Amino acid sequence: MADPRRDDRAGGTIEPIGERADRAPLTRDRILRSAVALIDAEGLHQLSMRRLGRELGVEAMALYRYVPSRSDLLDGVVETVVDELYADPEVHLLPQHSWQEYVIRLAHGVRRMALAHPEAFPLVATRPPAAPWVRPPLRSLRWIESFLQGLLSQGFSRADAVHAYRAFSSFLLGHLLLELSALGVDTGPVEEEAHPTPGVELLADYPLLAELAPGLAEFHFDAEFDEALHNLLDRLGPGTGDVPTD
Amino acid sequence: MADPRRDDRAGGTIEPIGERADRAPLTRDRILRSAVALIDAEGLHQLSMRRLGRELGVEAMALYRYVPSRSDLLDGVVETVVDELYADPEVHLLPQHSWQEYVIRLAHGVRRMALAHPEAFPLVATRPPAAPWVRPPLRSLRWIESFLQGLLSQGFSRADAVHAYRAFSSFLLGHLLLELSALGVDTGPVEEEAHPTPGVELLADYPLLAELAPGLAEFHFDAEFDEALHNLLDRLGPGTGDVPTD
DNA sequence: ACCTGAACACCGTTCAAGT
DNA sequence: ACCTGAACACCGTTCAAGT
Repeated sequence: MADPRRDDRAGGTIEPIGERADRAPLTRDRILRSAVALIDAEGLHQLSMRRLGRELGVEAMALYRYVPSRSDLLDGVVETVVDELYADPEVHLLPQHSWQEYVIRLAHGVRRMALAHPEAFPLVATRPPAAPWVRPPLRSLRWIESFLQGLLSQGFSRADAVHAYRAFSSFLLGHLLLELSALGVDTGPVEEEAHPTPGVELLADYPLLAELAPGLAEFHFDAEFDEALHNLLDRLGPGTGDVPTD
Repeated sequence: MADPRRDDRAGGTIEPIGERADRAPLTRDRILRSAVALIDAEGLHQLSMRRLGRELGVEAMALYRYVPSRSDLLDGVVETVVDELYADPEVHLLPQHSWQEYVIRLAHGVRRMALAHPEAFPLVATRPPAAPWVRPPLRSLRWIESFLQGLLSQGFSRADAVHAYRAFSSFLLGHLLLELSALGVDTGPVEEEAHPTPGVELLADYPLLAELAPGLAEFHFDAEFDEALHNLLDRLGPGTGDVPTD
C-alpha cells in the first residue's frame, strides 16, 4: 500500500511493476521452507530444482549458490521438518514427570509431524542417516542425545536407554509408514497415482479376504498406535535391557 | 559345449558372431528379472527404462510393449521379489505345527528376502498397495489370505487374525527398514552415496552420544529382531484382540 | 509382430557470461 | 555478489516408420 507517487519524479528508478512480490533475497532457509511447502502441496515427485526455482521466481541454477545439490536439498527438507518437533508445545526435550509420559508425548509429536507432512515424512523415515547408529525417524543428534539423557535421568542404565532408543525407533517407523501407506501416500522412490481399483473383482480367488475385507478396511490407527505404544512401554523401563551394547 | 561343426556345411544359416548371447525373446518376465538383477547389482537409482533396455540389448522403447510404464515396471519388480517367498523351503504357506512357528518362519523368510535384495526391499515396503488394507511388506493377496487362514486354523478368531496381521506388518516394516538403513541402503526416494563421515567431530556438543556411540554402533539385528518378534508373539494369539474390526 | 529413430518435454548440474 | 543462458548428458513416453 506504499504511495506510488513517491517515486514519480522524472528519472526516478521506479520499481518495475512486473516484479514478483516475493522478491525477498534468496537464502537457504527460504529455499528449504519453499521446498517443504511444495512437497506438502504437490507431493515429493513435484520437487525438482527447476520447479522449485520457478516457485521462488528464480532460475534453477540460482539455487546452487545455497544448496550444493538436490540430495543436500532433501537432507535440508528432512532437517526442517524434524525441527518442527522443537516447536511442538506438547513435546518436551526432557522428561517433566515420568519417562512414560515423556516417551508418549514424543511419540505423539512425531506422529503429528508425520500426519502434518505426509508427503515429506517418507524422507524423514528413509534418507540415509548421518551415521549408521542414527535411526530414523528420531534422527537429529540433538534429539537422540536428549532422549538418552532423559531416560538416564529417570533411572535407566545406559544399556536400557540404548535399547529403548532402538525399540522406539522401529516402533515409530513401522507404525507411521504403515499409516501413511494406508492414506495413499507414496512412501517410496517413485511417485504415482493413489490406490487403483480397490480390487473387489480380484477377491474372487480369496474367499477369506473377501469376507474380511470390510473389517480389514476399517482404520483404527489412533487405537493401534496407542496400543502398540503401551505394549512397548510395558517392555521397556529400567532393568529390562537384554541386548549387550559393548 | 555343443559341437560347432554341426553347422559348418556351406549355405547353412550360421548364428551371427556379433549377436549377443542373451538374444532370447523379450518377455515381461525376462524384463522383470533383469530389472531385479540390475537393482541388486547397481542400486535402484540405476534402474531407468533406457538403462534396462541397454541391459537387454534393446532400445528402451521396445520395453513398452511388455511394460506399460516405469511405474508398472516397479510394481512388477515388487511382485517378482515377493514371489521368492513361495520358493523358500523354510517358509510354509500354512501352519504345520503351531501358529507361533508359522509366524516365526514367515518373519525370517521376509527378512531373508529383504537382506537378499536390500536395494529392492524399500520398494516392497513402500510402493502404494493395491488396496488401502493391504499392508506392506506382506502385500500379495495370496499371502494375506493364507496368513489369515493359517491363524484361523489355529484357533484365532477373525478379529484376532486381522489384529495379528496388522501388528505383524508394522513389526516387519519397522525392523527391516531400520536394518537396511543401518546397512547404508538408501531406503528413500532418492539415491545417494552411503554414510558420509561418521561425524565424530559433530559429537562435541553431545557428550552422552560421544560416550555411548560405540555401544550404539554395535549392531545386534539378529537378536533385536528375534526379541521383538517374540514379544510380538506373546501379545498375539487367540483371545487377545482388543481393536474392533467392524 | 516386434523393434527403432526421432521427437517432446522434462531432469540435475556446470560454467562462462551478464548486471 | 548474485543471477542467468547455454550447454551436456541424461530422463519417461509417444508415434510414425522400418523390417
